[in-house]
Amino acid sequence: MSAAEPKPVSIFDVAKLAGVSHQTVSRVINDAPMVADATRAKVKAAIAELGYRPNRSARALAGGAVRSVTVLTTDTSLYGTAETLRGIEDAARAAGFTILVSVLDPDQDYTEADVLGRLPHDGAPAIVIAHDETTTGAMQVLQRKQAGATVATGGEHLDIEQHADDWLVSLDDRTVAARATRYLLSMGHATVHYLAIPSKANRQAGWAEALADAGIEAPEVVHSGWTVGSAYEAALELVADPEVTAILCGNDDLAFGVLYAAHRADRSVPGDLSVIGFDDSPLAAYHVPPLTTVDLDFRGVGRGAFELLRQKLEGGSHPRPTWRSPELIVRETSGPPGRR
Amino acid sequence: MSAAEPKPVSIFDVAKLAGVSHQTVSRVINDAPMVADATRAKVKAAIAELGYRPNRSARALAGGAVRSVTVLTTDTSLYGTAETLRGIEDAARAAGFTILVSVLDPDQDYTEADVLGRLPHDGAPAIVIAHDETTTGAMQVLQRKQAGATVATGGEHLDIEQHADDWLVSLDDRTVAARATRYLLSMGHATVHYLAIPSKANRQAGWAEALADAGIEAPEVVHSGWTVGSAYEAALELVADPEVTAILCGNDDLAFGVLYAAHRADRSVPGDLSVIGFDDSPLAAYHVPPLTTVDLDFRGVGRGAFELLRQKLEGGSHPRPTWRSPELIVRETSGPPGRR
DNA sequence: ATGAAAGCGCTAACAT
DNA sequence: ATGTTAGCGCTTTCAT
Repeated sequence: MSAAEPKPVSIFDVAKLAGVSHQTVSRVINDAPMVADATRAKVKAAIAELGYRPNRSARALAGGAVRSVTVLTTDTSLYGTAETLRGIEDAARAAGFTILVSVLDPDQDYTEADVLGRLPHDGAPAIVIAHDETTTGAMQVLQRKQAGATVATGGEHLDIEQHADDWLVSLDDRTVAARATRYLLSMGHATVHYLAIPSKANRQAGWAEALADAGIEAPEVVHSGWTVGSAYEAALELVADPEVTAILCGNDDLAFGVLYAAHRADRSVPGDLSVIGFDDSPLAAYHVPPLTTVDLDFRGVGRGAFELLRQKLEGGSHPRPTWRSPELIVRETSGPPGRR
Repeated sequence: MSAAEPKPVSIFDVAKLAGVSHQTVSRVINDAPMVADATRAKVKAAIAELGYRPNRSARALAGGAVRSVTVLTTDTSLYGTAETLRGIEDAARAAGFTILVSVLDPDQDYTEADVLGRLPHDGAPAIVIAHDETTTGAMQVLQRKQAGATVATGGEHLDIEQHADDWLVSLDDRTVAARATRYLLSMGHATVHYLAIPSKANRQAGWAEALADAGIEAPEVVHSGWTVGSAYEAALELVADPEVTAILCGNDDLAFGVLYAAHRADRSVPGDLSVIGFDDSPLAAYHVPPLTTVDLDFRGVGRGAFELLRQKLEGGSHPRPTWRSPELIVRETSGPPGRR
């Protein structure tokens, strides 16, 4: 079917050509000190001539620095997950790390062994993007079994302990959810409804908290799936009710579904209905009308997670990673009620 | 900082506990024949008791079946790429394969060695999601160096040879682009403009072809970046021109940008302006108004790419993978011109 | 059906 | 500054 692939060149081939021992070659490719400049040059020339590239498996097996990170997640196509992954990738690429992605099935139960089996070997560095129960479970397993090589982002469904700083990178979406709710209340809305994505309990908690603070009984939460379509379906009843004047949505996609439902129900936005999302996804600013939403720096979180992991692995203090705090961005889908 | 991680259990530990040689353990974990049922059971019990999991690096090094695929791409957050990746993941997960993702920088030039260096070892199985020049280049390198272990999806900028079937999985977006253009022409539009994404030459070629067939001189192509924002900017001039009544866009995101630009310019859709996208992204059906677009089965292509690779690797004929052909989905952003 | 020996390509520890 | 010797954990031979 295809040309025979020649036997790959090994460290010994390079050594022979350069007239040194294989160990010296190893030193050169690992930038070890204690190599004479002339020797180094000879070896490098041989490497170039032969097109030698080290075998990662052999390296890992021999106990060399791994330079790879396994990312555990359930869905690489959700906006938040995809952006976080991007952030991890960016940072990992810059640091010369390889990324392994292991996708878990959200509908499946995983034993401890299943989770550990996703790593290339015991104790391999891992980042969990924890946005649901499955990934949160995986995070807990790894945290328990190999805390020194594990970092997570997100971390819902979790009573976060005081000292999770050294392994959990997350956004304070709870506080900003409360802020968004208060903003709507301050515009004069009698109450705010919440359309929930599966998981992301923090946002819901922030919303509930703000209502409680205002002495308002929280309306029943409406549950949606992750897709725009499911949000549309879920919102049909809500938008048909003229008493409903403000809806906080678990993310932008849901908000788009609500907006479409409102359009179909002939309710004007924001005149009849205010809608707020989460994510500030690329489309939000260019929607008609532009969506009021919350900027969530998932990419920064991804970068931060990688940097944190690297610090645990290599010790030493690289600059402490930073990222933007969540921020409410008021655009044109929110305003005072009853301007029909 | 964390509990000491105990030394991982190896095949020898299992062997000792089960009272057999390590080789027999190897046979059991590889489902080799020639193992007595009783022995097999003993070994399996020992594995369970010890929580043994094979070390992938050791396996790979010893020449065992690799069961991993490296995916090369430039941007995991673009819709088409993300969906293709998802398709690959789905199929790989079902087959028990591990996914390595290697992200290339679209702004960088890669030598042959750079590309090969992205693989864990020489000859490692790879899938290239080729949507731009960088990835197309990588595809060509791997195709040349290790055709037997390489498959690609997409493949723009490429004079596709006759017999690429056994390594290239792609969608015929060129034909459907022509079809979309003809559809607009048939509605009475004098011409159709094209807003191009970077790359995806096929779509542009289909558009040009349809215009040429109709004896219409193609208007100048307008170029956009990948983001909605860049499309908005790029479309400003186009939507300001009342002579422009139909715009075919390189993908849905660009179409959304154009729609927003049209809205700001007070041009009604589809009354004043028809807009068509590509992708049928999740939002398309729920946009206001719902977007006319082309269904592109990227996820199916991803699955197909993986299956094709597996066939090359393992021989034997698994069922030939299939996926949906591109299809024009007429919704509400397109119609006859001049209905203002 | 099972075991023993050899070696995959590399790095670590110990030479010199 | 460089070379030599052992493995890392596993899968191939090739025995038995």
